Amino acid sequence: MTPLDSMNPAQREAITLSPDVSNIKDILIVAGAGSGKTRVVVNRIAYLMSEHRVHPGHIVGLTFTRKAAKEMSARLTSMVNAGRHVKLCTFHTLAADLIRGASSEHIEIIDDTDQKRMIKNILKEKDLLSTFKPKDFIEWLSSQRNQCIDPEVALESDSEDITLLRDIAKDYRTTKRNLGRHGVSDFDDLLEKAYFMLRDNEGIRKRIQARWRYLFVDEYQDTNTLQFRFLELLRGPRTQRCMVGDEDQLIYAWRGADIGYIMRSYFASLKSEETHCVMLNTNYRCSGSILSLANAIIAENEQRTGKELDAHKPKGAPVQVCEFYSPSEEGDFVADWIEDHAGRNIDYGEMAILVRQNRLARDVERAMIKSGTPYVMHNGVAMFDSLEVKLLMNLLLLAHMPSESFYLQGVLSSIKVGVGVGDAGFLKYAKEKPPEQDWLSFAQSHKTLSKKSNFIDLLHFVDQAGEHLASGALEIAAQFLVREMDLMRFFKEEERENRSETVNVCLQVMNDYEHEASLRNVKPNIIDFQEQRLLNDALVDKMERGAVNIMTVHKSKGLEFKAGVILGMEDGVFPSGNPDEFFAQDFEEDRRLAYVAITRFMENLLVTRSRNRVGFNTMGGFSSLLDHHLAKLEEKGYVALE
DNA sequence: GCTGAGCTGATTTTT
DNA sequence: TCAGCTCAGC
Repeated sequence: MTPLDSMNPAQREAITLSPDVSNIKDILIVAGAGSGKTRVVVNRIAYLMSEHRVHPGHIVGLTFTRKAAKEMSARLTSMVNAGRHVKLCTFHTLAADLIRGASSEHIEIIDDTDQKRMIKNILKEKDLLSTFKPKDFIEWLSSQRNQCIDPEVALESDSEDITLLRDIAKDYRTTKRNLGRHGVSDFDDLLEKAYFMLRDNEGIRKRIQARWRYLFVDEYQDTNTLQFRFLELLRGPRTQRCMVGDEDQLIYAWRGADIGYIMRSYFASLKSEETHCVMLNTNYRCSGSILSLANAIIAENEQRTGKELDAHKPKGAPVQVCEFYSPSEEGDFVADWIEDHAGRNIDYGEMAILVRQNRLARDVERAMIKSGTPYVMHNGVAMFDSLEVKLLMNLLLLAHMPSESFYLQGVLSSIKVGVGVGDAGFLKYAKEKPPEQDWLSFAQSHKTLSKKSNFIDLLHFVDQAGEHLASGALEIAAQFLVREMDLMRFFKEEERENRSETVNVCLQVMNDYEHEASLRNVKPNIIDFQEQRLLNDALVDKMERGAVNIMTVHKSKGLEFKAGVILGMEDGVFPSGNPDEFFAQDFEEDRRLAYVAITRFMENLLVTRSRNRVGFNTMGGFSSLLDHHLAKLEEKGYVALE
């Protein structure tokens, strides 16, 4: 445990607050950027265990990302060995555990790609593809469900479009129920099902509530209605809840995060003794200049607690603000700036270039190549979303469920074996095939399909892979498909090397999984593997040492860098939207986003803007988020305009 | 069924 | 600017 006297008074208070729930029901830790939030949470958990003899099995900590859960767990375990037994996981993982605890069955989870494909099928079937894009429907549905609104219940105010969306939602639910061995769940289903289970089943609810005596919630400001209600049901009369968050760092309102929840807790703490609020106001990360800029911007927001962060570090170098005529000029300058700082003994890996949108990085990327500056783009597709791994997963899922058309469709959509995915081909056969019959025997006895030798071969390979799967040899089955089918031949020559590398990593992950499954006494199987990799297996993003990190502001949340650039600070880009309509726009979230971006940096920060940017309406000028602060900040030496 | 030319319409992303 | 899609032609 970190000694308490190395903490500031607020941190110490948060760590040592009374664990007696009759004293304090809720703890709200409002933790500003760089104020040592994780350190405080982890130390409080350790403190509860060591000073108050709280059993680790009575503590649960919920995060929004697998990475955060993993990090917290690692830090806790390095402090107290018994920390291993504290449950630190994502909302979704806990939800899945609760569901499994009640039914003991594997949960078949479909990922985003499969969800999108399923919805596309439904839209096509209903001839609505020209009316709604799959993405639009997915966003609508998810936002309804995250607000705990039943998407299928008609309202009087429904427009024609909404009525259609409700119909699609019904079909989607039916389709999920009919897929797989016992139906499949999407990510929202996990939370929703766990929530309904706790809400409607008093016995289960009481048991769960009695189990968790200390409930921690990380990034509380990101809570949506469904998560909020889920948290309410998780806590029993004897549970003390500790919520940690920062309203100024809420950047996911567009995804349903509701700032009202953290604000309500804050106001409750002003009125009642039951909720205790601790403010962590000292920023240990940023130079005084950097923090002054961040503070000036965020102070304009209405929806906040009104805290102001104090810089622990001295003023340091002023934030440089530069304007350019074109993105290519901007890119060149940024590359030079990075090289200049690399020359001042800052490692490339300790620097970052943050952008509002991925496509803004293009010109800077060109400039970096030109100057030979090493960089990593963090916009990449996660390994399990890559085409080659999706193909392999679909093949294995088909091998596991040989009669299932959905996964075969997934396979056919990425490789060509003489049967296309269109109405004239695959869809027609899928309708002819009896639902219970496996595809191999159906195709072999079908007069046209039986002549499509590539297709039949494919099904033979899948069939044989299925035998390996049945004996629990997941990696062998996958390896068999890769080698015997010569999977790589389906990809373009120039892509093969990369894709083959991804597949090898995937095989390694499967191998690790098999070991891990045997430790859990689970016979390795593809459904469980899918669950593990989607919910529990944090793929650590490769923060390469020795390369500048280029990423979006959203991706940068929670990270820190010694020096770097926020690029494209202009109206129409950051804040985004159409400058002509700014009069009606709410800038609170854009300010928070700027605040998050600026507070990532410790020592040196460059903010840039380009006048002409093709594809954007940049008529507005320099970002109105900071424009009017610049003169005053320059006067005080916090900012240097160049 | 597959391929390439031409059109369209654009944040941010985790589980 | 480009990815992702449609549609005509093989």
